[in-house]
Amino acid sequence: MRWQPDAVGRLQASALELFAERGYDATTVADIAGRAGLTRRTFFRHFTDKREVLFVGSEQLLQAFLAAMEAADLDAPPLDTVIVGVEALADIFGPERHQFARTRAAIISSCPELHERELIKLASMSAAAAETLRTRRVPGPVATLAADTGVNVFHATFTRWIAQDDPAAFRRILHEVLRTLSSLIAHHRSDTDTAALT
Amino acid sequence: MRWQPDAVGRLQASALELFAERGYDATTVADIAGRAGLTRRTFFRHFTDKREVLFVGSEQLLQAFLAAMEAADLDAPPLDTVIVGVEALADIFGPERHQFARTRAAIISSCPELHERELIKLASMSAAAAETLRTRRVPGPVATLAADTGVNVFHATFTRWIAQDDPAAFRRILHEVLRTLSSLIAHHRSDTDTAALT
DNA sequence: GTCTATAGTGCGATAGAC
DNA sequence: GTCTATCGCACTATAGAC
Repeated sequence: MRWQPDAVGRLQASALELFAERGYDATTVADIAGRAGLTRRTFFRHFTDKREVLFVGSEQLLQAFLAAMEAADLDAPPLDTVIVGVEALADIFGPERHQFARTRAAIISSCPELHERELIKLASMSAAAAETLRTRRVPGPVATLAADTGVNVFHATFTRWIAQDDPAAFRRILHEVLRTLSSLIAHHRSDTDTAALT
Repeated sequence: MRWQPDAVGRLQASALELFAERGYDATTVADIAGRAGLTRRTFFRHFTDKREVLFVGSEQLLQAFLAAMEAADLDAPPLDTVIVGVEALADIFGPERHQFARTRAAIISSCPELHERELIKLASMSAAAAETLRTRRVPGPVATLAADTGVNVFHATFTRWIAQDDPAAFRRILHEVLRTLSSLIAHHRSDTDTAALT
């Protein structure tokens, strides 16, 4: 019974099932470990806390995102560099992940504690992207704004992706979001600004 | 000794001083209450927890933001409506608030616990803005994107405002940020998109 | 593991404003 | 007297020191 492979994966799967069945709060770490054929102690050897079992994937996500940004054309405008990173995530959020992502999102939105953790992950994604841009000699404030904008685009894309039914639509939705953003800015009349400047 | 006016204000001032002097973790609620001439118990009558003493202002901020959005031209494009809300915050972040905002920001960035709380406040600001836009018949996904973008602009503006030395520069910086954002989007070449579409 | 310090809560008592 | 902000005490929970 011991030393079955992929303890982390089994714990994640068990946690997702139990959270979906009974809710996050009503599930104990012992329940999760039990279903995975492991002990409470082993759970905490792999995850720092109960929440973290839902967020391990975001580490590899961040790596893929940053790697793609690093590989982007050095002459690319800042926002393009970030979007190249988001594009790379389309490979991670493929059709096979759609159902998983939906279930996970439903759990997260049901619990403020988890929602907070997600905000933190998005913020660190943005901070890392800004840092990468700064390495490319993009001025700090511009880097921050471009990074935040890119992460917004990612978040909007992800949200729409799980809200609709085509599991393969991530990349298409990403471009829809980019078009929406462009038109939002394009329709923004700067006479709102100039009026306020006088 | 009892019944001195403005208990909340005194508690906020004491907290800010002590956090700046000794750090957030090294300050106990009893210390704060003591300096304000009150007791620990009274502190918790006014604030749900220790962090909240640094965030009460954000409630009135949210109200001013939403009120300005409500008052905006009904025909205005979505992003303009949100920016009208941000413009209104220039009145709150006037010169007299500059030093306070700087001190507060330094404290918040020194403690992850506080940083989280700030992320949550920004997220609820975005959610409220999106809700207001939806009331104006802006489609949900567009509303979310416009709201997030506006809150980003606010955050970038605020960050630059406290990083520089002119206490009256909030509105000017806001327009700088808007120009930066426009140019970021303008320089974004959509052949990145079309290439990925093929 | 124990021990300590602190966050945070419930409830009843008290001091002052009216 | 009423009303309410403040207070005092006893409690639980938890994080860290040892």
